[in-house]
Amino acid sequence: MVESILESLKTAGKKLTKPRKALLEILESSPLPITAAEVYARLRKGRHAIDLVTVYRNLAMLQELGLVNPVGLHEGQMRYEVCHGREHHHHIQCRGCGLIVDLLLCPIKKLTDLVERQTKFAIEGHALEFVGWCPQCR
Amino acid sequence: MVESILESLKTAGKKLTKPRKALLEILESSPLPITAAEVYARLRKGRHAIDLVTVYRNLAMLQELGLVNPVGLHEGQMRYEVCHGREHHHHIQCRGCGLIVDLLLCPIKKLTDLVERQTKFAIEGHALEFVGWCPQCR
DNA sequence: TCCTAATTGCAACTGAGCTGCATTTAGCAC
DNA sequence: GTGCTAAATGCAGCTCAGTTGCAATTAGGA
Ligand SMILES: [Mn+2]
Ligand SMILES: [Mn+2]
Ligand SMILES: [Zn+2]
Ligand SMILES: [Zn+2]
Repeated sequence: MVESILESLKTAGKKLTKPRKALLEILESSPLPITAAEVYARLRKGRHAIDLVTVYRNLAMLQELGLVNPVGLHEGQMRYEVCHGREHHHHIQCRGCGLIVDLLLCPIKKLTDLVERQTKFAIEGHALEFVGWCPQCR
Repeated sequence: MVESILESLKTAGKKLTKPRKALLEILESSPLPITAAEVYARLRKGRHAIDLVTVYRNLAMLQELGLVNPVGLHEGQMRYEVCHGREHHHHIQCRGCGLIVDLLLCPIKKLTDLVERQTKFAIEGHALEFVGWCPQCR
């Protein structure tokens, strides 16, 4: 369990309950963004069964604290990945098999200033996802 | 009613029914992406009431034919905008008031080759949206 | 150990979007 | 124009992700 996450939780007055701890461990051990249902399923298998609604509530809370990153791949459910120790990055998903791959790049950072000047918005974030066909499915 | 849309429909063996025509007119007159529910609401007001399920089915079909573009702003429902006569572009939405603005740019085109080389995927498309705070809300 | 705010689980709910099916309609052939 | 048929529609009921209300439980500081 990463120290910085524990600290953020404490600062925000959040308790480290057993369900929450189990959920965080699942999230941290997942290299790719996973859905609430997947978190739930893994917890059941691992004898740490917690309610699905608790999964949802915790994911929402962690997102609020900026500890997990929501990834909306427009293909079913929302997915989440922990932020800590991972560079800001984006994803590509295969239309055939659903395979998700991390893209270790972000072409948007440099663009933010331009968009802010153009729109007068204060930009808070962006979402960028690619879809395509993986080597097996193409 | 744009000619090229009618042509595409005909080619695909689709009929130009009254509900479909009314829906297309709403879509074409909307400068920004709108939701199925919004399309439905405007149709009701305009004395062209059609069923909401017909709206969904038509939007799905038009998307399949590549005539409308789905825009997932992760803030509620899916939105749609007609493609014809509009350059490929992206959007920014305000977290405060929900205002959506067209961004007449796409920084991704140049990147596609790089991502394809990196991942061996055949890239079919991408989604890019910004969130932030508009001048009124910031 | 005690206390209280935070958290949980359960059950019931919401809301977007989809499916099955009987009825209607566009558009083509005659 | 009439008749025909595949496409499309409306209705009702469904699915599935995610949320809400609430009583019972628990973490963790005093
Ligand atoms: Mn990732
Ligand atoms: Mn647009
Ligand atoms: Zn980025
Ligand atoms: Zn683009």
